Amino acid sequence: MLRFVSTFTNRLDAKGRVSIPAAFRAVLERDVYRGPEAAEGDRSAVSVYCYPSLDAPALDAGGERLATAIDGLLAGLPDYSDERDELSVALYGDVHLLAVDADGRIVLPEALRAHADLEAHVTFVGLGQKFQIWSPERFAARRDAAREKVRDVSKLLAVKK
Amino acid sequence: MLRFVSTFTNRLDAKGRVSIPAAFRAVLERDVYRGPEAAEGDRSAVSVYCYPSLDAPALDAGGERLATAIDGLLAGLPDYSDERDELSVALYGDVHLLAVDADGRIVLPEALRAHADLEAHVTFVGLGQKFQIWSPERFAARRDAAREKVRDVSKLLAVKK
DNA sequence: CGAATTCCCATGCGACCCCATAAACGTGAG
DNA sequence: CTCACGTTTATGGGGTCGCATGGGAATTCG
Repeated sequence: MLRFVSTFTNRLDAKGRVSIPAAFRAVLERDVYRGPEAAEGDRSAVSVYCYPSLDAPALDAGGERLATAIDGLLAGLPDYSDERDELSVALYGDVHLLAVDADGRIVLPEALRAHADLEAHVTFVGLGQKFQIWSPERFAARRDAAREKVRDVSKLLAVKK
Repeated sequence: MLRFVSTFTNRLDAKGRVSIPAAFRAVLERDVYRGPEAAEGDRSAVSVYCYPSLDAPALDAGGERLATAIDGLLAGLPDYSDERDELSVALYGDVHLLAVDADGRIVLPEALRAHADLEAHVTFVGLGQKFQIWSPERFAARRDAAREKVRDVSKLLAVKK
């Protein structure tokens, strides 16, 4: 399994914890930075990079690959330039490194919960390389809009045939 | 863990001490010069390179990698050139090597506190290879500007696709 | 000898670890 | 096909440990 797919809705408990869907966890376990001395089946080190989505009331999340992608965005800019520092603030400064506990759960910090407007339930949405975390209500609206758009595109394609 | 990410705000006490966020400390402990005889879990030697940011009212800080990167910048300039001498002074002249004490704290010298306008609270901002130290108020403004800029840049990248 | 610095310890709170339960799922035997 | 059983997952709660922070004692420097 190397892609995050499908959607799941889990409960966010009083402590701010939420279970990561098992299917996503399996992907994450293959996408973790491991130090030189880390053992094979060592899952104590599994962690998730998570930050507010730039263009939606949701959170983006993923493993090392996602973090490396951010590195790539900045790699084009000269070292220690003012511009690079400024972009780094937004790209790295808002990122939280969330540890996955022995039961497969993470704790969502207040800052992240606020951005995505999360309350008792949260929806995990697989997007291939990464996944998003939504409030179920907001995600329903977004999904309907997306389907509509797909329908329009399909019509266009059909006409072209 | 090899990147500084996220932001934390800690208290600066009357003695000028401040706790380094545990997450950053973990990164620093993997990024310290160790003599040949240094033991594995030896954290007595952990220290931080810290100097005034060239273009902002903040401090830049990091471990050995940061120091090495500065060396790299200078290596590009011809030996004994005026440019190199000037830049050396600017980059090295204000660098402080701060020792991390047994409780994970550093002492910020007066010169550094003055440059970043630090008072009772200080904000640590992860920038990947290094981190910055800000006055919380000044940082809030910087962060907002940075987010806006990232949004612009994202649009550019999206269009290019 | 005074002042600043460094080391050491105390403490409150929050984060993390472990266990316990219950539901969902899958498997295989009857 | 159905039922029984083992496994995995989601979720709740409690206890413990680490972190951030404050203060005091020891030490060094001018």
